[in-house]
Formats: sequence, C-alpha cells, structure tokens
Amino acid sequence: MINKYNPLKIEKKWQNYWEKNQIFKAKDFSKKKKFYCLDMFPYPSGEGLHVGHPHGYVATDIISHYKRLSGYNVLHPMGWDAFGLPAENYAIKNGVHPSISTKKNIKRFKEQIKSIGLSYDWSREINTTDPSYYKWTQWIFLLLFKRGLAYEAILPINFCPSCKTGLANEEVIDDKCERCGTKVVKKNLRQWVLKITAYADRLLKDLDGLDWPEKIITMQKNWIGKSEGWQIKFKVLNSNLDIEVFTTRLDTIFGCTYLVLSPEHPLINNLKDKILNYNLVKKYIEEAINKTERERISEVKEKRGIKLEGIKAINPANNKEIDIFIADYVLSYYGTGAVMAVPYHDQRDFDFAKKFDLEFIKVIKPEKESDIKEAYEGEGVLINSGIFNGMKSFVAREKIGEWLLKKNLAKKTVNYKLRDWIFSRQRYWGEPIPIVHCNKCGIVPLSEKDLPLKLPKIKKYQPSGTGESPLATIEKWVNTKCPKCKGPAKRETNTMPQWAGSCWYFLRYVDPKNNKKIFDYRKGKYFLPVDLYVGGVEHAVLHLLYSRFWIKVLYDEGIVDFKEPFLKLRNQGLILASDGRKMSKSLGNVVNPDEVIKKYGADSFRVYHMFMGPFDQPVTWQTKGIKGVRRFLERVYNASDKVKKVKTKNKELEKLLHLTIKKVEEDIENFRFNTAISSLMVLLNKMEKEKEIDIKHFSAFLILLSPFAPHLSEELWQKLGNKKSIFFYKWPKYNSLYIKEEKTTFIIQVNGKVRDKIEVEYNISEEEAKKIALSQDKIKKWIDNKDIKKIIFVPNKLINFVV
RNA sequence: GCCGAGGUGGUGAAACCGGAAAACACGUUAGCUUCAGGAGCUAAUGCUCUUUUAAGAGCAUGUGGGUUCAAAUCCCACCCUCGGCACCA
Repeated sequence: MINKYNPLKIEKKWQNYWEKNQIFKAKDFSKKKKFYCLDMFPYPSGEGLHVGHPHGYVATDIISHYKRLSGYNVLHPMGWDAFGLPAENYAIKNGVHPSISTKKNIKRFKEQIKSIGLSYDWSREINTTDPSYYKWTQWIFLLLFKRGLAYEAILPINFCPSCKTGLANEEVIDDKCERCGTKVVKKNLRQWVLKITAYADRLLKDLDGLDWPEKIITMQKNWIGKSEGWQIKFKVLNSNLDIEVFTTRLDTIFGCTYLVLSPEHPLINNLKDKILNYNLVKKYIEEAINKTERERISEVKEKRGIKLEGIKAINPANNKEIDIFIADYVLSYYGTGAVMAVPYHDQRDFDFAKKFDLEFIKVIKPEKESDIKEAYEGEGVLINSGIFNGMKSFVAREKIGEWLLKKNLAKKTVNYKLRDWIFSRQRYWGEPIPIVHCNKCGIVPLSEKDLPLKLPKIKKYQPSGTGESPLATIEKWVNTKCPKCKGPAKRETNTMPQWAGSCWYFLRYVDPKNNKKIFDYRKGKYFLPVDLYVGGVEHAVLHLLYSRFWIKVLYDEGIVDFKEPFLKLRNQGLILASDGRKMSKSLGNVVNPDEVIKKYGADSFRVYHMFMGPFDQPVTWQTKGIKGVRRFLERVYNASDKVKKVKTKNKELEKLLHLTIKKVEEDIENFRFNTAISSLMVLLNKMEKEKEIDIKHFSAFLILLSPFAPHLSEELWQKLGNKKSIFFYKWPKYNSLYIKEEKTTFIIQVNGKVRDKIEVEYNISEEEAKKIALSQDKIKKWIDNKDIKKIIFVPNKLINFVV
C-alpha cells in the first residue's frame, strides 16, 4: 500500500494553525480549575537540542493536553535560563557579546522545540538575561538583604581555576568543578553569602507533604543533614578558656580520653604562648589548610594530627585531665570545629588513638560482646561511667546532658550539614548584585527605583583570575554615588550565580510582562503553585533546594501564599546514546532531533520517546526503533479510510475501547506512557480487522491518541468532518457497563501447573467450574484416578486441583 | 562504608494488591507483493527434549534457600549493575 501519511506536510500546517489561533494560551482568570504544568527551563547552549532533551517536555505536553481535554485551564509555559559560563567563554574566544550569542541560541532552541509541536503558551516566554526579568531577581536579592539573609564574608571557598570563579558547595563534585571538571582550589575571597541555614529546619520539615520521588527527598534530607545532640564545655587547664564540642553520643563521655580541634580552630591562636611545640603545630596547620577537602577525605584511613604539648583540658564528666590534639579529620565548619574523642566507641577516634597510642576506656557494654578490632559504635549499657553505670545508653544521653546542664557545662543543640550558600561569582555574564560600597556608609543596597541595575557592555570578558569580576575593570560603571550619602562609592562587581534566575522563574510566567510588580498577586493566587514539575534528577540539591529556600523567604514576606513551590515532581530518565554512554559532543554520539523529525515526523518522535520504556528510567536511544511507532501512525492514517457512519455490532470492540479509555487515562496520570501507547496499539490492531470502523469508535480513539500524536490526530479529526480543533473536545468517558465481563477465560491447574483453559460464563460458581473442569479430557488425564486432596477456586480466574 | 533504584527472550520491555511469564514493539525467518531498492501484507519466533510431530513433555524472570495449592511478585542470605552521599563528631 502506498503511504499517504506525510508528517512533514501536516505537522507544519497544524503547528501554524495552533499558533495563529492561540489554541494553547492559558487564560489569566477562568472559572475552570487551573493546572500548572512546568518543565525545567533549559540553558540555550550553542549546540542546540539533542535527542534526549525533549524527553521530559514530551511527557509534560501529553499531560497538558490530557488535562485540557479533561476540562482544566492549563498553564504550560517555556523560557530560557540564559545566564551562565558557556556564553561568556564563547565571547572570550570569538569576541561576540553574550547577549548576541544568547539571542541566536534561543532562536535555534525555540525553532527546535516548536518543531516537536509542544503546546507551550509562547505568549508567556521569559528570559533570565532580559533586564526586565532580572530586575526582579535583583529585587529579591534586596529583599534577602533587607531580611538579613544576604551578607558579606571573607571565606576560604572552593575556586575553579579554569572558570576563574568561586563556587557553591553544591557545585563541587568530588573536588571538581561541576561545570568543567577542573580540580578546585581553596581561596580566601570576599563573598556574598545567603543564609540558607536559617531555613534548614523548614526546608527539612516541609519535604514531608510533597509528592516527590523518594530519592530526591532523601538526597535533600541527607544534604541538610540534621543531627541532634549536646554541646559540651571542656575547661582548659590553668586558663579561663573553654573548648566546646558537639556530640550526639554524650553517653560515651566517660570514655573521652582526649580532644581534637580542627586546624582552623580559633582557640589555637589564643593558646599560642602556652603551646610548647607551637612551631611544629603551626607547620602542621599550614599544611592542612592548604589541602582541599577531597585531599583530606582521601586520607581517611591514615589519620594525621599533632598533640598540643603543654596544655590539657578537663573532662567535665570525670574531671580527668586529658590531652588536646589538632587533626585535619575534624572539620572546622561542622559543629564547633572540635570533638571529644572516644576511642573505644568511634571508629575515627579509634584509628587515631591507635596511631598515637592513646588510652582506650570502654564505657558501653554491647548486648553481644565482640572483639576489639574496631570501635563499638552501637547502643548498650553504661560501664565505667560513675553514677550512670547500668543505665541504657539512649537514656544516659539525656541524663548526662541534664546533669551537665545543671553545672552549666552543656546545652542541647541541633547541627546541620547544610552550609550557607556562596552566592557571588567573579564573572561577567550574570545578574549584577545591586549593592554599592561606600567609604562612609559601608554596604548600601540600591533602592528599588534604581532597578534593574543593568549589566554594562564591555569589550574584555576575560576574568582576571585574581578573584575580581571583569566588571571591576570598567571604572565608569564601578564608580558611582552612594545612594545614602551621595558621596563617592564603588559598585559591587561580583555577579550572581547561574542558579539565581531559576529560583523564582515559575512565578514570572503567571504575569511575565508586569513592570510594576514581580507579578500580579491575583494572577498568582489563581495559578500558583506549580502542580507538576518535570526535569532532570541532577538538580536534586541545587536548583530544587535553592528555589524552595527563596519561596519560603517570599512566603515570609507575604508575596506568595504557599510554602512549597512544586507540589508534584517527576524526574525523567537519562537518554543514553546507542553506545550506552551519555550523549555528548566530545564523544561524537549525539543524535540531532532535527534529522529524526525530518525523516520520521514529530509525532513519531514524540510517541517513540514515550514508548521506549518507563519514563523515569535511563534508556538508550535507537533511532531505528522509531520505525515501529512510525508504522503504527501510518496504520492509524490508513485506518481512517475505513471510518463510516455505521453502528458496529462488535461487542468485543466496544468493550476494548472502554477498557482502553480507562487504561490510557490511568497510565497518563501515573507516568506510564509506554503502556498507554501499547494499549492504543492493541485497540488499533483490533479496529483494523473491521471492514468498516464506527466513526464513534475512531473519534474516541483519536482523542486518546491526540496528546501523544497531536498533529496526526488533528489532521484525521478534520478529515472526519469536524470543524474545530480536536483540543476543544472532551476526553471520552469510559462506561463501566461496557467493561462488564460476560465470558471469561478460565484456567484449570493441576498441582499449580496450567493444564487447560476454557471459556466460561462470568461469575461461574465453584461447583459448576469443577464439573466442567473435570469433564475436560486433558484434565482427566492428569487427575487420572488419583485422589483430589484440595480444590482452590479463584472466582473468574482459575481452579486448581491438588492431587 | 552508608542510603536509594534495578537485574525478565536476540533487543526495548509488559505483567509486580501471589493466580496464563514474555502484552506491545524492534529484530530474525519463510511466503506474497514490487522493474528494482525500500516499503507493505500474511505467518512463525523463550530454551531443550520426544515419531502422541495438525502433538506432547520438561526447563525458564541474577544466584541459593524458604513460605504457599500456586512466587518475576512475599521472606532470608548472597552476587552483579547504576545513581547519590561520604572523616558530619
């Protein structure tokens, strides 16, 4: 048969039609219920889309269509997260201003995305690099500043020598820059820091109500890393100084035989004169500080440290004099930067004490005795612990705490792994931080009316590498007047990190052109928060955590009335190249969607994406695999020739249709697109067998298909004589009457093995089933003249004879 | 080391509230169709064994055990793959 299906022609036609008639525009106010369906917006890179990018976009598009057909007013927008290093690097290399290359890249991305026929409301498109957008990013920064959540600090931070900028902790993976893979170095830099730690507890607690993948929730919980314990004061002998430590195992304090301070601990400087071996100590500290975190961690097995000769501390539990060490396994930024060491009951202390031949005291008796090859870190009963002997360890923790509290030596404390967010970057292509430095007034924020503070055009983008942004070289821009005293002042030259614009972009889609307010609150009240958010798992502790933080601040400020931005989150699986590796330009295994769409059509592209496998699992892209879905769509096209205004008498088909409606509906809701498509295939296979296809059946089928293959469905919908777009119609309702079974295939087992199948009336009784089953020749043979010991009957499923 | 996900035909996978393992596709083979290439249509397709051969039987869901009339599905132990975290006191 000649294929009349010509996707190239019909797809362009319908894309134009949808755009011209604004079919997918979300209404600002509507009596309909809203559904906010959001994709993580892309960074428009110079390479354009590869075949894997739109995986999530196709899924949200299917859901958006499905929700519209089910009567919702759907907000389904798209935009560009366009600040970032690649554009700047490109500018350095080719001298093209980032705003120009960004514009070009966006154009290309938009064309590619449009060619897939995704139903975005393009009237709401946003771009984070647009001053009318980043005005509001800066506005939020001022808000953070006003609330004391943005502060300046000189910190030893992770610095990428290749990108020549400081990085957030979240951006450092295995000691390497998340972007370029270069090993980071420690650098003391003046930084803007956001106090995300002030929200640690709320960021943790509010995870509970979210419909998010368990994995992401766990990752965020681990990243925040809450632990509850006690902070204990150890007095330094012959001085008025204290060393405070944090512990979650106060029950082991009687076993504490020394203290360990981190190399960065400030107390060391105060004790300088008393430390007899200060020169050696100083040398050790210098070495330790120059190591990166990873280097310290990689020496996990080999504990290093040095004893502070000449000074001792007092264990407040038993008043014993104990030694003090410095060791790099103690982290300055966690807890108090000092630990009480209990060699017998902590593996790290155990390793350290072995190496330095220190005293071990056993204070917890485990239920089962074990050998002393390693520390016992479990629970048990206290021994060698004075008045607490015999107490269970989990009780003793509190009792010892209360006892020391009375002596003013302890307080209950909660510690988090989460650290404040290093927020400034020494780069050009980012939002300028709206702050000036005045000799007289200090740090002064710009006022709202001075926003946006536009990024000046410059000729040299090259970062200095000294920790200054390229902006620092533009004197005309840097030198300004203090908003407060009108005296001479200098602008902040650091820019905001990549993540700033994406923290709040979904709010702006609600009212993207508003230049008076961040958005109209009435519009926000209707559309927000986001009902469904789909994107890659790689943002688990970056974008998703930062964004939650900002939304909570906006909530506290009364700008939004919800505490969590994304109610439901789903992650798409990674699309791997056919060699099983990640698609990347450098590996040369990238498949370009343009070519696939040109050859097979956008509908085939969409359907194949969803048919490949479970949505959230990684799959390898096999372009030839797309043939199967292309054939399916061709057969749909050909079947439309057989559609007549006939009333079918095929009860089976009627039933299958209603089962399919139910199945597709449930599968879409549950992100099981692959099985939704296969059930549509099954229905088509059945309909194809008919001489004439009932127009009612085919119409319903087309609506079920339309979220997946919108162009073809629209084309055939028109061919059936409908005047309006298919997307103005209603999702078919399945009727449980049709689904009702009349006959069923009944399985007969002997000893649990299937021996025969029979067609029987639905709801057949056990007695009857037994009678029929036993009369079957095949069954007789198996039962023979053995005794039937037991009969298991499962209604409408099977009967099992145990002989 | 800790946490999480997963392991089913030649391939992608389905079934996973215990009840027909392999739906739906890809690929392969044979036949038809076509000037040819491609495409299409029809049928077969987990493995092994057996003259009950237009059929029958056995074995099959990472490995080994267990529960059950019945296990891919539940329980225990182990192996492997992938992802995350990792000296957090």
